[in-house]
Formats: sequence, C-alpha cells, structure tokens
Amino acid sequence: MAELDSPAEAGLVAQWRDLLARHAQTSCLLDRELGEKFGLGMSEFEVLERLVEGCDGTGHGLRVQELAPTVHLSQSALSRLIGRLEKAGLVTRAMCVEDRRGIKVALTEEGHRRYNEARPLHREVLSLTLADDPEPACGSPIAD
Amino acid sequence: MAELDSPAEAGLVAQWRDLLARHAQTSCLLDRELGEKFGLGMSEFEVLERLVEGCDGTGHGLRVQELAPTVHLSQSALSRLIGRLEKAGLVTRAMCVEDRRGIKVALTEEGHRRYNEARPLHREVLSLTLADDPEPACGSPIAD
DNA sequence: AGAGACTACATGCATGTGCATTCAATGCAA
DNA sequence: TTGCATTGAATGCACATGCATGTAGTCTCT
Repeated sequence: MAELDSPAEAGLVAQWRDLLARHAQTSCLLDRELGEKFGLGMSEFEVLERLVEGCDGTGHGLRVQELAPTVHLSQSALSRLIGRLEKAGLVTRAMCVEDRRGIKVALTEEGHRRYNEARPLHREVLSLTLADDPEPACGSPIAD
Repeated sequence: MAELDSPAEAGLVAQWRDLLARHAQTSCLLDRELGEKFGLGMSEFEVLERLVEGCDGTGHGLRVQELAPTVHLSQSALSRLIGRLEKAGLVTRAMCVEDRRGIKVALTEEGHRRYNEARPLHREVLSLTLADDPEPACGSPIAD
C-alpha cells in the first residue's frame, strides 16, 4: 500500500518544504517592502539588477532574450514586466540594430537611481529571512 | 557611491538566486507533471498531503485555519483552492460543530486515492530537481 | 530573387493570487 | 439580554502570470 516515504524521500520532502517556506517568506517580504517603499515588485528589482550587472557603465542595454534565462519568468511575462518598467520611466526599449526583431533594454538614469535606492532594503530583507532563524512570519515589516 | 556588495551580502544574494532557481525549476515541473497526469497543481497536492497527514485514518478533517499556515497561500487563495478540490470531488467541506464559523475539510475516498497515485511522481520530481545537479532546464519532462 | 521555415517579441485570453470587504458566528462587557 | 468588537471564511476586484497565437524580421535552400 506504500503509505510511507523512504528515508531518502522524507529528506527530499523536508528539503522541499524548507525551500518553499524560505521562498514564500522572502518573496512576500520583498514584494511588500520594495513595493510600498519603491514601487517595485521582486521581479522588477531582479530585472533592474540584471541590467545593472549586464551593462554597468556602458549604456548598451541587454537583449530581452539575455534577460529571460536569469529571471524565472515566461517570455510573455518578461515582455509585460519590461513594459511596466518602461512606462515607469526606469528602462528604455530600443530596436536592436543588428537584428531588428530584437529589443535592447537599457536602464535610464532614473532606473539606475531607483535601483541604488532600493538595493539596501533588498539586502536587508535577504539577511532577515535567509539567515537560518525561526521563521519571522512573512508579514513582519522592517523597522524604520 | 556604494556600488558593490560586501562579501556577506554577495553570499546572501547568491544563496537567494540559488533558492529562486530551485524553486522555479521544481514548482514549474511539479505543476506541469502533476497537472497533466493527475489534474493537480502543486498547491493542490500540498493541501491533499496536509490532509492525509493531519487526519490519516480518522476521517475528522482539518480546519481551514489549520491548513493555512502550512501551505503558503493567502486565506482567500486557500478558500478558493479548497473550492476547486471540492468541485473535483477530492475533499468535502463541512460546518464545524464546535465553532460554526469554521469549516472542516476532509479527504474523500477519491481524494485519498488521487493523492496516493500522484505521490510517486511528486517524489520523483523532487529527486530530479532538488539533488544539487546542473539545473535541468525547467521544462524537461519525465520519461515514461 | 523568392518561398518557406524559424526566431524575437507582443498580445488575447483564461486562470490563480492577494487585498479589501462582506457576512455570519462567537466572545465579552454592561 | 443587548450591543459591540473580533474571528473564520467567502467574494469582488485588480493584477501578474502562462499558454497559445500573431506579427515582423531573418535565414536557408533552390
């Protein structure tokens, strides 16, 4: 009847539940904090960060398909996310000269500034939730 | 100008990205596999599993608020998820006698059966994606 | 050059989620 | 008992996501 997991399976399940809990806590708190203080979602921040890393200094910009594998989003979700960032004035979309199907996404001044402002809070949330402590219950805000 | 992370922060970021990647791979594959082979989402399966653990043998059922902390969903999302499971005939909702605001959720025979059928695949996915291997690119199906 | 397969991104649509609200039941105070 | 705050769960709504599809540009083969 196989009602029980083998020890190996039980270990996997425990690992998975721990991962789920950490993910939920962290992403929930990131969304809340970044959202209410900087108007950014977790994924928006992640995309800004990739853009900073990918073209720091140079203003070249990244292809959408270079962004896609690093943030874990479908192509359509990423397209719309970039649309939101563009509307917010944080990035620009420009046609790619060497392949005119492609889109170059680049940070604006404002985007770079916003990222720099948000980063300390992002790191603070990570240090709060990722240190192996007794889970601080998702909603707890960060003290000013 | 603080453009760089401290080593501690860099470690946190790396840890967070690893967690994000594992979560994306695993939940994506779980949803795909459980969905197409058993008509269950990842969270649906998680709820069934809690119900099995919480009232195995006894047919008592669990309060919604007992379920809520273990699956990482908002109260409203959990309410609707239970609605879907109920409509699919996998659980029953019954008024709670000792507090008539509450709802007792219990597995049906069919729910128990479906869980037992789905569990091996669930464990298989975990063993595929959680073992620290070179990430098998989210979409890769499980061989029959 | 021209036809057809393919690629990069955008968009229509269905769905799952969270927040705010609602409604019923309970607990508590006077 | 009556009145009021609180709790447990359901629901309206806005929104982000994924899948399927559309559209424009590119590549290949002849």
